Amino acid sequence: MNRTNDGMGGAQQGANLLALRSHNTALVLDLLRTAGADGISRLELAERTGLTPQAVSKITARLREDGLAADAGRRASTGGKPRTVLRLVPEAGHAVGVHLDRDETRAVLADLDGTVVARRRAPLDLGAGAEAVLAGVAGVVEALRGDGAGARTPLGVGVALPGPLDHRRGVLHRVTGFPEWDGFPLRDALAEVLGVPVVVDKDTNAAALGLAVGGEGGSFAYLHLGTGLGAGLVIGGSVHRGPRTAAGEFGHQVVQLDGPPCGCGDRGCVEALCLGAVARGEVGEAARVLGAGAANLVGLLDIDRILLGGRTVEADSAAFVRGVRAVLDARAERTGDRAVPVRLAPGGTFGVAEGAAQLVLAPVFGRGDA
Amino acid sequence: MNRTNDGMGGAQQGANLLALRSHNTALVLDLLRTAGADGISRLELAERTGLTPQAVSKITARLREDGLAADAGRRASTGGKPRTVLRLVPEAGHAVGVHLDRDETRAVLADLDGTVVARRRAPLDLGAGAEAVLAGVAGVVEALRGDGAGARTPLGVGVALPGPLDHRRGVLHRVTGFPEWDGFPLRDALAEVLGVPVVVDKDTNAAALGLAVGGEGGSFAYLHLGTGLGAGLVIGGSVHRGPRTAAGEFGHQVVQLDGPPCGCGDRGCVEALCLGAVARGEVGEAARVLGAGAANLVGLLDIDRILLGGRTVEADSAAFVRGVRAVLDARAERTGDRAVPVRLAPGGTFGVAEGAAQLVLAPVFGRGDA
DNA sequence: CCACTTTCGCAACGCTGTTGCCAAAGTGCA
DNA sequence: TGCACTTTGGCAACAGCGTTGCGAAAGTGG
Repeated sequence: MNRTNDGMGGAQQGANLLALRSHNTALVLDLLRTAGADGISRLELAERTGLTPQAVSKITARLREDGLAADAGRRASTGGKPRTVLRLVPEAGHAVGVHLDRDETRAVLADLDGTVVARRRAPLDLGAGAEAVLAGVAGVVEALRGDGAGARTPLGVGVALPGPLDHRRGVLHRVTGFPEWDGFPLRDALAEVLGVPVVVDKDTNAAALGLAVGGEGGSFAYLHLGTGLGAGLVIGGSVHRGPRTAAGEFGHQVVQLDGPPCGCGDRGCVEALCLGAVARGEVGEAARVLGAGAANLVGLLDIDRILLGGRTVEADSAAFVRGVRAVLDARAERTGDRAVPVRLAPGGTFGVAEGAAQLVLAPVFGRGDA
Repeated sequence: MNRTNDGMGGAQQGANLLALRSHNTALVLDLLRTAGADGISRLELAERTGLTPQAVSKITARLREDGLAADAGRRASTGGKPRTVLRLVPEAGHAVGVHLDRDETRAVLADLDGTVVARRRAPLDLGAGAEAVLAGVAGVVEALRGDGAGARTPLGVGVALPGPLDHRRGVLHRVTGFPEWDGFPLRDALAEVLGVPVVVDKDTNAAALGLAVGGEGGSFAYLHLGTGLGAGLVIGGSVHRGPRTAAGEFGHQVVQLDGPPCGCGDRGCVEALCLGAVARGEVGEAARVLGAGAANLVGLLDIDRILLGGRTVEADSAAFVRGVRAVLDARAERTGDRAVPVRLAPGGTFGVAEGAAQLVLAPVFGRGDA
């Protein structure tokens, strides 16, 4: 059962039978999604969830009635009746993911299992005022709904954008260079225009969620090095946002006391050191600094994996992966533990937009705190 | 409902009616515990949990039958029948908390609401071999059982000790200076000797759990500066241990790239810098370094509070609190957010032992992952 | 062809929280 | 003092959850 572990200091919620059903249904749906086109049998679902086979049968019967699950052939017999394999019906629901980047809007229409059905991109000018931006986003969303084979209304729209914001209330806090957006209730304003539920989150969190749902299990940190440096933290399968959606401020971790000044006003931040090294052409040094920050993170949170992404990393990904890995390997040698793996995060241009779609889809599968 | 958020990469667990009942019962017990001697009414319990009043009535009726809850008078009427106030019966259960420190064993017997009923201390020599140490601990536990008014068997024994270990399996990994303890299955060995369940954890985690249960809500970090530097992280009310119980390695966060060497083999660790400054008599500088580490932590995890403890801090607590607070205040001024409060953690000599007792008690109230 | 294994749905069941109702226990006004 | 009203909280009936017992379905293997 689920306790929102994302910083709420408030009272824990009691659970009734409806909550019980939702929980178990979401669990089964998540396993169906993970199994993909191969499908999964009822008995396997029972084993994985700890529920009795009969309970699984009832839950899957409901899912089949609702059109969310369907038969997908049968396995080879092991001496008795062969298991019937079930699979998720991806077309049963769609979500739109929107990535508001500095100067461009990128958006995808994804089906239930996260497969991208359609993409759109459009120029973005945050200085044009709220109305124009909202209209632009609405236009892209409408266009995607037209692209989608099924003309059904999407379950919702997820919006990812840089900068601090309030995930819970859906309110922006500060958008660099555009103070007029401070305190703008993006979620509610957009929901009004679009007529469907809207979820907003930081771009790094959306990216991390996309990775988590896309198969990265356990706990990991997604370090994004582009024009800035940020992180999305996934702990035990859920994105850790903190009560103010302020977690993941990785770029301004100080790793060099009294070091060179950073744009944030502090000195010796990872971001300043890292980007400074890149500017000087010292990618190895940049990777070493990034690795030091990553090692701090690993020591503090005991996470399983480090994933690197962002345009600056992708420009010389081998060097970055190698450099960060070297620091973590050295750390592992000192502590005697197994080294924490470092990998390049899959993603591409629409990675954040896909993650944004998961802001809507993930709750269906019992992930996230919506 | 509760998802173990503590790093398990494995499958989420399905929930049945028994789990539902346990969850809601634990929720109610936790509210009763928090209310203390003042008690809390059924309707208030219903509001706080989101359960219907009737459900709360059924749950509390069971608790009263089991002797865990009892009437505690009634509130003033607001124009109708006055609310009956319920309270936890602390004597309904006890737990032993044991703190294995470098050279001393400190142990407490605590009742259900965490009140210490009896204390014991005994010399400890980890070099004397497993059998002698186990016998020593068993002796202390037996003595405490004698001290307790009720001669009933305690619910369990919580053991806190420094150094890396496996909380889930209860196996020690490395005990500094005593390699013979590597891989020792302390939990099972002690459980066999004592005949009651045993839980083991790092000392910093036990301390943090004690604080969390003792009323520190939300998310916070407990920074312990003694002969070393470690941290206990509480996120959303639960201790974050990580899948390998390796989280909270705060002392070896690097805040000074290529800085002075640390005993761990790395350079520029908070611990080395901090303790070095203390050794030079520069408490202000030590606090500044500690504050930098704390600020990193706040930025990364978006926690609500920093609590300081440990012998070195207590030796000049005002200076440490002031120094750390200054760094965090400066950070808040830069980001424009509210400053993260810094306080001295309550605790004292038996603080960790009390937290260790909570390793056993907390699961009763739906906290922790046992 | 038949015994055996394995899957999986139907039906009855126990237990959960929920709803409808009413007794209990106060306040406050006439 | 009495009566109307408010509020609490238990009893009983209920809907819905996962569980259990059992049997039909659908294979394998001799």
